[in-house]
Amino acid sequence: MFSKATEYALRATIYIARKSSEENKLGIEEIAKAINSPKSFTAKILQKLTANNGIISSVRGPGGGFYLSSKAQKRPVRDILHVMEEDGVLGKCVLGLKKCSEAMPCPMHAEYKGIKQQLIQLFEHTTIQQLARDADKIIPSNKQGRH
Amino acid sequence: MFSKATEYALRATIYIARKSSEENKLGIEEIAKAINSPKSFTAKILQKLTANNGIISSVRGPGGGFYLSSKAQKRPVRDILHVMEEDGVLGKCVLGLKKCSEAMPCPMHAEYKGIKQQLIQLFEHTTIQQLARDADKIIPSNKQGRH
DNA sequence: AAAATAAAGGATATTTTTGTCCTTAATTAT
DNA sequence: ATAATTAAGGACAAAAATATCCTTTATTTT
Ligand code: FES
Ligand code: FES
Repeated sequence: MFSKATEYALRATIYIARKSSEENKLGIEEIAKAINSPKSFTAKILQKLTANNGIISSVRGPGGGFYLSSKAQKRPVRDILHVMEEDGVLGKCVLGLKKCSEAMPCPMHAEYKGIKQQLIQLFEHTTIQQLARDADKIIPSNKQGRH
Repeated sequence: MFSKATEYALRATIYIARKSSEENKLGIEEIAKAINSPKSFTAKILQKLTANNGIISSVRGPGGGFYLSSKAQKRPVRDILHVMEEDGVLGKCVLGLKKCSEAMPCPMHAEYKGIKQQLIQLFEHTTIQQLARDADKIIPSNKQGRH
């Protein structure tokens, strides 16, 4: 569904949301290890998510690292897709027509549009925080994570 | 959602299903033009779909071309994905975990699995023929198509 | 001030996907 | 038989996605 870059972005952001706070930042080493992604490539992705007051916050130097502000935690998951320039896939035609519309629908449109709507709703209504909490429910975390 | 190759495969197969028969085959030129895809690349894809008694039938030489047997018409759309080796995307974890399962679910799993099931059902239960007919309903075809 | 730490950023490499072109093989028409 | 037509297949090219490495910048600790 999504590119590897976007998958890493989602996993990393959720991990950071779970394990970090402004007082307890995470290093790229730990993050990449935890989400099972290539370190340097993940660093690039976090740069994207960090750029111009983005979703993730970062601080350089000793004690620095990545964290999510409580404001950022409340943002919808779709914002991550947007930064990764892949939110388009949610609205795209399954058959790859230039435009998915009622005016010029492909033969799968009628059956697919409901699913598409659910996908959009899911990513729009789910916040990063909700996913972080769900993840914690699945694998309870002790909210440590110093590196 | 799918690669360009798979999108072309879907569009081409549906087009062939609509416009061809064993007595009225279609050339690659017409197909590529009709579905708005690069000709040579589409030819490769049709080769894949044609290989070892696949979904599409083909005949070389004058009067030759591509067509779909009535048996092939009844196959589920998912078979196209399978040949293109992309049926995996339907079962994949949205966050890219190695395995999507109840045993080791990602934080989106609970919300996503319903959508996933619908997607699988859609591609499993929809036949090529059904899509071809739907397409004909949208843009009525006079079932010509000699090239 | 100097050293250490950690992210930011640039350059480059590798792999995959997408795309083109040309030759070969099969089939039909002349 | 020869020529014409059309898909099959191989080789290659271009672009995009994925990945690594090294240098620079900001920040903190000594
Ligand atoms: S037009 Fe194809 S999904 Fe809407
Ligand atoms: S485990 Fe991620 S969608 Fe099922």
